[in-house]
Amino acid sequence: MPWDLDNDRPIYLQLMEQIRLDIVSGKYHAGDKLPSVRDLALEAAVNPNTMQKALSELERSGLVYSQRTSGRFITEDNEMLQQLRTDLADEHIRDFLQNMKQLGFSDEETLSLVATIVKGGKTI
Amino acid sequence: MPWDLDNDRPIYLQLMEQIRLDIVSGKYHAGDKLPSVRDLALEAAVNPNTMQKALSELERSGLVYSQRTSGRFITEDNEMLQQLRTDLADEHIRDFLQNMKQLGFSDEETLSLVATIVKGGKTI
DNA sequence: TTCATTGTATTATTGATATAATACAATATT
DNA sequence: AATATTGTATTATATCAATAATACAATGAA
Repeated sequence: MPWDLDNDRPIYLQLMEQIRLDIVSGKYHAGDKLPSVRDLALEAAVNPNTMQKALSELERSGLVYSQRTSGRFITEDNEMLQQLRTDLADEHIRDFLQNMKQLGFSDEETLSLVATIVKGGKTI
Repeated sequence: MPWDLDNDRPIYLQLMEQIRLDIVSGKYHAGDKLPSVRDLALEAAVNPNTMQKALSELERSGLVYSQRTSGRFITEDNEMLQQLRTDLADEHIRDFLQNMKQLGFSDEETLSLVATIVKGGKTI
């Protein structure tokens, strides 16, 4: 299935995020070989050049590495993967709290709202 | 001061969000006159055309309206403003929960993490 | 009445993104 | 040995976003 992309941000950035998510959430494991650029591009329904850009950008963080002709691989540094997952979670939480604060909700109010939704699922 | 804009998304979208936030968070009130397109553009350090686009897009939601030569005004529908604030908060919460879920955190785990951070402020 | 301010419209130019179509060298695969 | 697959590079094209520089008509202010 084509990936879930929108038009509001550069596609290559969204591809980076999606792949990063697939890695830290366990779809791929440390040391795994990624599908080829062409296959990933087919799967995401984007141009191979765009996928290539996303992947080469991901290498700058050390999350993946490429071997010229055998393919591209996930880092074998398991601790790095765990750390990244934690960092992303932390970032989400802080961004969320800040967004709510901008709407005029204190951290305590926000916490209370989240509890309500988690326990009830209803709209606030 | 120039507004806080990044390069990852169209500026006019970020302007829309910022203005909408200024409205629902109480910087502007129902019926208030907005600064002129040119003044807002100066303040945000963007081109007047870009600000004009952001504002005209905002009109489609009914949040603001323009009077050809006297200026642009916030809606007088206070209930609409309150509803928007609530809707935005609800959206933030659900997006947040989904983001965390994609990282492998259940709603209950997420709630617990938020509680920890709100009460302690430390990194998880 | 005159002039400044308002939203709005127009034209042109620049830069980034995405796509398309190839091409190449190095390595696996057969 | 021959072929396919790999990441990577190049050139061209189209589109959108953003800026720049004006212009206009309607209204408010002086």
